[in-house]
Amino acid sequence: MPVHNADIAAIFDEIADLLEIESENPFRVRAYRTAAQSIRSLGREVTALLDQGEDLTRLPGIGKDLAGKIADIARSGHSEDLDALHKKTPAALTELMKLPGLGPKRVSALYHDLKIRSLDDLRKALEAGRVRDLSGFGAKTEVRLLEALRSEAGEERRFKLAVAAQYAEPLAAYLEKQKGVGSVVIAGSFRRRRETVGDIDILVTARSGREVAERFVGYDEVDRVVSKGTTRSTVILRSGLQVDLRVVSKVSFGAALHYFTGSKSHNIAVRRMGQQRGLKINEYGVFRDEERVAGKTEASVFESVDLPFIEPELRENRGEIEAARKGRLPELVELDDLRGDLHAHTKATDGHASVREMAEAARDRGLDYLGITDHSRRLTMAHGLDPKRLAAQGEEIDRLNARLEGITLLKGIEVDILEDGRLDLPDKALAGLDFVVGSVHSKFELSRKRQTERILRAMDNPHFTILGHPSGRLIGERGAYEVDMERVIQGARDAGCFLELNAHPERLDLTDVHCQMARDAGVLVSVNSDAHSTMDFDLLRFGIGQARRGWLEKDDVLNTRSVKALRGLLTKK
DNA sequence: GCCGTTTTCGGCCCGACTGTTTTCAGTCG
Repeated sequence: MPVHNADIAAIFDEIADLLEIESENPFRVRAYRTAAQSIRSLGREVTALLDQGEDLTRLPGIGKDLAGKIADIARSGHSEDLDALHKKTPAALTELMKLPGLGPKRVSALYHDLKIRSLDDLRKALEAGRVRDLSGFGAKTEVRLLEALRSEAGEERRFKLAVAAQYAEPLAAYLEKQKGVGSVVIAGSFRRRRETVGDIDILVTARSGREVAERFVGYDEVDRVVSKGTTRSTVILRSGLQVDLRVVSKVSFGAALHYFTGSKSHNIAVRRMGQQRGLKINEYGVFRDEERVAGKTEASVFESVDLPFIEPELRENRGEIEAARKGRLPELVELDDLRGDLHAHTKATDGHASVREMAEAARDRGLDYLGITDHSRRLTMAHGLDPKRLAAQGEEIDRLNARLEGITLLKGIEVDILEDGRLDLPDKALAGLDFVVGSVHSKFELSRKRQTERILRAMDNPHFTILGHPSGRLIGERGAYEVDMERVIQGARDAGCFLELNAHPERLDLTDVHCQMARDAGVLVSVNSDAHSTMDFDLLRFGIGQARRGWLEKDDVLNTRSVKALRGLLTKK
């Protein structure tokens, strides 16, 4: 059974939890967590690095000791250190740590004083009233824990970015209407455009923190107030989304925005740089002794540690600080750079609008061209196109191109990649098209080897141009199919193909890490809406967010090209 | 356990809020 990066990271995180419960050296605990994060965000499999004899200590946060442990886990699939910890400390205690209000100290007290070793033990002890008498616990904690157990709050719930936007953006607008409120910014992972967010951080500048907090907790979608203070407050909305409000003064705005945008590990790295320069960086500013030396703008915070401005999407401590120091930050692609969209459906299959309506909607959003890509015949559910209907659609596109102003329609198809790597339509039917998006819509469960070969074979078809939603995942619903993305990207380069970054909020596929890999390999990425209605072109902004997280510049994105340049690239194959 | 503009030992980010407390520990972000 192959060991993936996520498996190694999970083992390190569990070790960190257990060491923390046993009150081990907190810096040692941190080392495990840092290493876990480092491995998780790696673009390549650790096992592949090891096979090639790479030195793992070159990875950030991995020293000689952990490199050895990683090698052991990669070889055997398990960790002797973790096994040893389990002998002393039950594994289920890490579950307790996930409950709100329970950290390592309290879990340790529950275990050592009350012999609680599982969620079930905890429930029984709470109901028997034994927990409240423990030092550090009380009646309120007891109630809170019982509630958490009932609502299964132990499970982490994350919201897709587009869903979070639906709740957060109106709330921000509501806060802006308050008198005395200056800026309102949604910070946190939302601002970094992560594909899902755990909670929302709203940053506000205002004269009176008390008044803003009052208005905040009075918002009519608030279900529960978790905490309320003059600078910080937290509520849970009826949707279950947690929102944190932070109020700061104008002079602190930049420092606070930087701090509350995160990520946490990016912030720590920047603070350490401050420390090395004799500066203290917190959410109120940058200070030398008692004197404020920066913090009104984010740029001033970066400047204080001799860095240029780093875009929020890059702030994951995945090399952006190093790149900034060397003046090698990418100039990230922007929504306005997109000249066209190469994935859209119509009424002919499972879309909701005609070709003409889709064309006009794309034009109204400022696009110069739109590729029509309905499904192919295998998708009978979607009434997929056979060669005859595809040809008829081509004629319709020719007629519209002759009449429509300000937009060029391109003839395409989203053709199914069959189990053996053949395409769902004959070459003859594909030959008359401007481009071909090929996608996997079936047989997700193939082995990694067969799935990879299936896709590689499909890309070898002379008409194949873009690999649609390359990993096949649906965020929060269905994981990616097993596939060797490194080989797929190499294959795309060798075959002269492109990869799609599907902008649909449920897909956002390519992932950020894979975008970076494509960029490094010189494979262009097409940021496509996969629109099924005229409204769906709005989704492109989420695709661009993901592209920016993947370090993509304008030139790395296929559909920033003009129609003419695009045609040149499409026919090169 | 990692790391080096404080380089191979001695550091390791920083502050707010809550609850259980009489001055603070624990948790959280």
